[in-house]
Amino acid sequence: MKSSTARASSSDLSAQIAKAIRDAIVSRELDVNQRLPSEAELADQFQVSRPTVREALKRLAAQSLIRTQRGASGGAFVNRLSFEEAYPQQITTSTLLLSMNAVSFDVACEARYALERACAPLAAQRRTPDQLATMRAEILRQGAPGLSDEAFCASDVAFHRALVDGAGNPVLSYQLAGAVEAMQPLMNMITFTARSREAIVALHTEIADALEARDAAATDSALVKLEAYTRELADTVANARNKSKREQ
Amino acid sequence: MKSSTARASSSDLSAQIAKAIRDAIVSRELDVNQRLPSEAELADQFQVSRPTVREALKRLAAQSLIRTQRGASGGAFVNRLSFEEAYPQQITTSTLLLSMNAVSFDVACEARYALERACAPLAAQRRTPDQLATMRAEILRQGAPGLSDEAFCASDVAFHRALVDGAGNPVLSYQLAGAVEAMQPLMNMITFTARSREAIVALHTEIADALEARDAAATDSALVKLEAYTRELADTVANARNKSKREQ
DNA sequence: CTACCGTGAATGTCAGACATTTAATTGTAA
DNA sequence: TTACAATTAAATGTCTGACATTCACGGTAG
Repeated sequence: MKSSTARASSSDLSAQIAKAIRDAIVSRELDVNQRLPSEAELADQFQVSRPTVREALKRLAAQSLIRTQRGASGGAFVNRLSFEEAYPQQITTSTLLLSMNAVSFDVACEARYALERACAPLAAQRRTPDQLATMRAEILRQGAPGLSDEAFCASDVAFHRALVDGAGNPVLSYQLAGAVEAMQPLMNMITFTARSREAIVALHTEIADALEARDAAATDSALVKLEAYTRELADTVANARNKSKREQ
Repeated sequence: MKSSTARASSSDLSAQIAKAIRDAIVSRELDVNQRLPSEAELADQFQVSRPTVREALKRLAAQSLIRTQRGASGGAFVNRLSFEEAYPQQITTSTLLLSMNAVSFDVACEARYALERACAPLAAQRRTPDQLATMRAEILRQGAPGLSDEAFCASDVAFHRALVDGAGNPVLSYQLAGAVEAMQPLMNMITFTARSREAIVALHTEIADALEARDAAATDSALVKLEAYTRELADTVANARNKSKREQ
């Protein structure tokens, strides 16, 4: 963690300091749980004031790279980034990416189901009874009358996350969390009629059955059908919207 | 973007303020490119001092949710989060997750190839001549003598990213960037002999050929072989290490 | 009409101070 | 000697006020 030399570049000292420390963390110069120098010491080292150092530390804290403790023997510590911590960030980022970049429903849907199908064979091998139970419970909820569209979508997400978790690979679960959850706002634009809900529940049941039977091929084919049906539903909504637009 | 009411909870005002603004951005209360109130105004609204507001803003800037401009008519603006900006963050986070959580080579490898195989059928349909050319160029580089292991790995990553990009789905490219790039440090632990490089180049060629022929099945089977071979290599390394450990 | 120069508003930075939290130390009594 | 309570010190959290820097805007001179 060099310091005090070679500044220059453009302005924004706090960004430069954050980068220096971040590089030190990523390159393992600083180990997990190691304590950084105190804010005052860092200010000395980097030849800046404490507020500037603090801004840099907050940047790192926002990325969960460090955590801070107050009090004696407190300070900033290199954080062990856990999957649990990374999930919400991944989901927030993915959701914003989709909503801010005019990603079409089709593109997002394609990505999501391509990834889910990648999990299917592994899930067919490894799904636990717990995960199956979660899926069955969500299916049950989805069939309940009087469920709002939002609640239906939320249950849908929970179902699919159970499927992904069934692959028993935390790396996959992490990557997929973003793809699956980020779809929810897009799905919320669809109005689910009683008939379409029934069709989705049937396909979900097909998936759960296939996983219970450890049948990878059947799981895959059910996912393909579900993807086709989802896109069909979205198309219907889009067409209806275009039509009403033309009639204006 | 409510303020000044209902604080309490635990300490760390800057985190609370960051959360409030983040929520406003995520929920679309604040539009893209919309200007936030000035730091002084925010300090008034939230009843805190300007440094505290600044720390909150730096947190958001670290997540690329806002950008700031100096000078007259400057300020903090809601940022349009682009895929280009999100890539490096995703890669950094994924890399740290793998290196800090003792994710085994097998688990990471499984995830990576499962995801890549999800891209294969789409890439077989859509790969552009450009992407094919990139893959061929990287294959050529990988065959060059005197290439360091690191450079070989870097080229491997470039090859696989071209494959993923071939699917023509930015959402997939984004999600996979993390999985593919994060593997590089793990791959770097392997020493690639001339023979193993030859085998990998052959499989890469098989993949490129299959994509050129738009043959999804052949692409998939080549990827399966490549995964098997990669894991075999890693196993050899691991066994050699265990052996030398026992002999100590 | 154009080029130049204030002016003001905003962020970036600094210095110093005080508040709060918390572990470690010290002091005291059983 | 041990257990417990009070003190201390170090660190982060926060505030105030000031100054530096940047940059759009408008007015003025040529």
